[in-house]
Amino acid sequence: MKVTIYDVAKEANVSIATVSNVINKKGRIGEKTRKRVFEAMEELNYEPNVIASALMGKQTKTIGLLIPDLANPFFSELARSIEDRSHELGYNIVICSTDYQEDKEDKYIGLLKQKRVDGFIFASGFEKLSRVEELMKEDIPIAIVARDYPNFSVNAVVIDDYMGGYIAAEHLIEKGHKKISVVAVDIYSNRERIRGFNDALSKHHLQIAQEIDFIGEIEKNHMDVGRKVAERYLQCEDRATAMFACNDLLAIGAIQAAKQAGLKVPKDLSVVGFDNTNIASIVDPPLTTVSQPIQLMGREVMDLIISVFKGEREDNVRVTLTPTLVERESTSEL
Amino acid sequence: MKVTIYDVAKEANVSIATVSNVINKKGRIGEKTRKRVFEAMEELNYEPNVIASALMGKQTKTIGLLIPDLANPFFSELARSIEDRSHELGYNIVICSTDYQEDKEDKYIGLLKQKRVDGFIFASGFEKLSRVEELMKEDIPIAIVARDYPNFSVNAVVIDDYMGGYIAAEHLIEKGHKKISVVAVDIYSNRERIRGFNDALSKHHLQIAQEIDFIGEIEKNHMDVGRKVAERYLQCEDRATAMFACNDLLAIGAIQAAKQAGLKVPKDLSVVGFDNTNIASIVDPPLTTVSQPIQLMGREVMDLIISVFKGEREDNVRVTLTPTLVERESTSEL
DNA sequence: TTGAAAGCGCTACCAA
DNA sequence: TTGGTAGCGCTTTCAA
Repeated sequence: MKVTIYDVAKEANVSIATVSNVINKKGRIGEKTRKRVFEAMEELNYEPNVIASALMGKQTKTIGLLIPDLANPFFSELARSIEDRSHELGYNIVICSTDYQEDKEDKYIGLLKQKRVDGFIFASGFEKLSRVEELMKEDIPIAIVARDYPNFSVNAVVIDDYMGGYIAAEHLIEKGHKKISVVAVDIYSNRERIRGFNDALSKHHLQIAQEIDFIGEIEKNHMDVGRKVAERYLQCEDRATAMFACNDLLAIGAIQAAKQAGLKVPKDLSVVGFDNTNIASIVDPPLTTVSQPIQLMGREVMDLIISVFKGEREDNVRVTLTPTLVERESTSEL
Repeated sequence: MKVTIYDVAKEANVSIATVSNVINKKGRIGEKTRKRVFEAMEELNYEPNVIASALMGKQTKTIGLLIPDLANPFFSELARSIEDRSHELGYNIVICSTDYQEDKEDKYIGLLKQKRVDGFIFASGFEKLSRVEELMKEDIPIAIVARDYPNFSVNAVVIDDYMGGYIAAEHLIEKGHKKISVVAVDIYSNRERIRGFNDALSKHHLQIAQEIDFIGEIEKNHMDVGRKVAERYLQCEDRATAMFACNDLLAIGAIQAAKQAGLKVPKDLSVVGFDNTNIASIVDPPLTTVSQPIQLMGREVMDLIISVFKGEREDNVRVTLTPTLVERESTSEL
């Protein structure tokens, strides 16, 4: 049978209260008793039951992480960085992939609430924030990462999507491109990136070459989406000479479409991506892309939610990180 | 405050025992009382406290998943497939990346045991199985995936690594290659793959061209390892015309090294990878690789561990899946 | 068919 | 400095 605090108490000849106290370093305990208790714990190979203490209202030391898709490199890298930081701080994370589906979000939030996670980190791309508000009303700590809700007061670590789009456009404009299309999916961050992109274009009296082609269904596989959208663009006469893809996967799909159409990247078509995931550097040509500081984001968002637990932060804090352009070989002078 | 079973009981004018019974569909309950209880639950928005019932010895509906690195595409895809199946079955998984470090494994196993996970799935590449044996002795269900322990009785879903290596070799031999090197890291599965590879070579009176160059330190970034090892091979005079890399990341690193050395893949050097992760098809050239049925593996291992929970499987079961060669464009006739 | 009561392992409060 | 004890929210006999 599992060894409990009672067994330790008996072995050490003290009460369970004392054992509990030494474990939690509370109250003042005599040095010898403390030692005796530790010895007993060692002896019996005692492992505290987190479940029981959670029932007493203590933390479960577990955080729920909702992301769209764990198999997507951006999110798996982000999850990894969150995981690392959480372990450093003594927490575990349970990951749920929502595939951008609200019913899954609902289901997972419910499940995790039952399990009394200490808080939620959302990296999910859902549009509604009613669920978030609900959790906040219940005083469950939440933090959002890689996803902005403007005009809404939450703890969030975001990058400046608008600026990301803006610098992508500037890069392309500098290279002399005038006809540029955009490949995106219909989620908030992409819309912001496009807004920034557009503004940069306008500043130079340019505009997006072909109508933006949002894909209604946010299909699971962004690469396929990128390929399909790019194919359509490429068939137009007077086609664009450059494309801005709102994430790396989309960009890679676009490059594949270009290759298939017999075009050379970047000679015949420049492509800039977004995210700077690990795959950006392994594709051919290596992707010029707007970099999100994934490691930092993961770390920051964990630190943020922890500070909420500790009550160190009263108000809702928004940490905005800056994207940077990483120039590789998928873009060139016109 | 949180609404408890007591609140529901009061609202429905029954005892908590009755409420508990209707929740768990146990005992025989009158139709009207059952309805009354459900109404009360609805009314009060009751959510059962999993923590409390776990304390009574019931399942936590949570499974620990130990993998080497969540940011590695093979493992993130595997984790995703396990996650999907776990959610279908009403479980959550908590993921821990071990980086192949035993101290991390120890730490995470300890943490998860304290949290009373219902079982463990190991995809980790650790060499020692003392931890596994320990858990088995404590009657904690475990299952292993993508990692074989020969001569050891555990629940496991594996692919035939030996066979994978064998078919990789046969493919290269068919293409007329005679001088072939191997890029690997020093973990069990890689050794098995090499063993199969070697045997296939021997059958054709061939042998590995350059000495196998295990990297002592299993560095985090396999791509770098692949690049470094391949660089060394490529500098040798009378260099190999083909390489077998024991995973896709290694293969991609090798291809990068070849490109850097001014070699064309596959014209000057054929490379075959292992795993068939998503990135295999997006690199250039698309990778010829030995495919592991990742989706299936995830599903099978979940089903396996669940069947252990249910006591449906008494003995330790080993499910062996078959690798297949996916021919793309990184290999060609000599 | 229902309910009273005894825990599960732990923390927190108050007494000693 | 230590210990007794009342719960936390639930499940599970055993009686009623």
